[in-house]
Amino acid sequence: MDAPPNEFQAQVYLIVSMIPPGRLMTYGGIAALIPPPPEMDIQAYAAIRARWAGYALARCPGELPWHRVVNAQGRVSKRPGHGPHVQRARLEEEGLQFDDRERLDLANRVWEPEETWLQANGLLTQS
DNA sequence: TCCTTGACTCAGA
DNA sequence: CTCTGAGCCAAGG
Repeated sequence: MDAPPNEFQAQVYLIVSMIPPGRLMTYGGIAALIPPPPEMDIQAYAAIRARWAGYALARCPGELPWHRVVNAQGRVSKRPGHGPHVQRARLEEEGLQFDDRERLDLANRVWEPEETWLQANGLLTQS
C-alpha cells in the first residue's frame, strides 16, 4: 500500500484544496511539487511519489475537491468503494468533457499553483 | 514472518 | 493502442 509519511499526505491535501473548479491536476504532478523526506534517496522518491499521492487521496478528508485529481493519462483511476462514475459526473458538472476514450483534456485543463504560493508553503517551484 | 494488495508513472515491447 | 515490469520509509491477514 505504500503508505506515505504524514507530512507528505498533509502537503497533498493542501495542494488539492487549492485546485480551482473546472481545472485538473495529476497524481504525479502534485507529488512532484512536494520535497522528498529527509534521508530518502532522490531516485527512489521519484519512483514512488505518484503512488503516494494516490494513496493519500484514498483516505482524504471529505471536503477536498478530490475529483479534480486524475492520472497521467487524463483518465479517472479505478478506486475502492464507489465506482469512477461519481468523479466523472462531478467533473462534467464543472464543464469538463471526456472524449470517446474516457479521457480529459490535460493539455488545456491542468492547473499549476503560483510560485509565490509554493514558496510560502515550502514546496518545490521546479519539477 | 510471509504474501498480497494497491485513487501511479514511465519506458519497452 | 495495449500490456508488462520495475520503481519502493507499508499495513493487514
